[in-house]
Amino acid sequence: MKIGYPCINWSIGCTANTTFRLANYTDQLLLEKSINNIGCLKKILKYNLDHDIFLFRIGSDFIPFASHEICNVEWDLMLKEAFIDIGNFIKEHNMRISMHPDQFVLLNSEKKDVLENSIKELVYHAKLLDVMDLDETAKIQIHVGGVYDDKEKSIERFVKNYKKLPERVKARLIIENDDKSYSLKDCLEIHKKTKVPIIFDAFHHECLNNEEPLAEAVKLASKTWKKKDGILIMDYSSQKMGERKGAHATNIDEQLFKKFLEETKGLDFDLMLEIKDKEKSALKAISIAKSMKRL
DNA sequence: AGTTGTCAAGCTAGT
DNA sequence: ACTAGCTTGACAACT
Repeated sequence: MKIGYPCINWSIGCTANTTFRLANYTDQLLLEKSINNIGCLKKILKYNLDHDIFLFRIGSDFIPFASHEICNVEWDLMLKEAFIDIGNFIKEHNMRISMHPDQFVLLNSEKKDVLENSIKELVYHAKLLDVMDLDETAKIQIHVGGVYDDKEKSIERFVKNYKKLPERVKARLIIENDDKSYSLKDCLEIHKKTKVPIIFDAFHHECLNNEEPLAEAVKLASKTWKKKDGILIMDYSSQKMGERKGAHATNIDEQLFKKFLEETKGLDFDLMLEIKDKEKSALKAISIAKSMKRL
């Protein structure tokens, strides 16, 4: 099991998510920020290596405005050496990378331009992982999307649009059960029609489910992953006390996490901790997992 | 130097 | 028909 955290490391004093305003766009600025982000990512990965953290999510702003029509610069070619260097580091240490395009990426949108922009954004994500020469275990996770007052039709639209995606996107795309609209069961229905692997979000499953116990749900999701996809990735969080249902906790609840590890005993997966204090909780989780002989 | 409003993109629930 | 909230850091303009 690899344990990791998304996008930000608060300990090392740099971020791999620096960006700028669209109004200020220049190719020069894009390259400058990207180089900064690549440099910081390397620092984060080194930190991770030193702390037994082998899973990390790269933020979507890594190459700012990469999928926007204003961007004509060939960042993948111009920064190729740096990408290869990062990729080598990742491969050399057997790390795993994921990405998570945000709420605007909707493969089941009823609007043509939303779909087009979504595909462009997915192509950018795939290109980034490709240029680092990572294998197909490096994944891009999205939600199914909106319901648009008709879930069955919206699922059909997802399936239809999924089938038209470029192969290099399909090779990495995975879908996530969400906390409001599309449950694990819905995702499994989509999987049947597309073969897209399902990233299982344990916290979302608590918010929205069809009575499947945790271990059973994990097994169902695991079966959607082929050998070339690697083992199941799971997102983990817990409820932030006093906030709306679905709000992510600020730090990991050690008791709940122990319970989680017990309930998933014998199951194989990589674990992404979607918890606000990031690497701090990852370190705690790793220490707990070691004490329970899971690492 | 510190504070505050704003940022490419959408959907949903509530008024 | 319209707006706030999601979730949330980081930029950029303004004290």
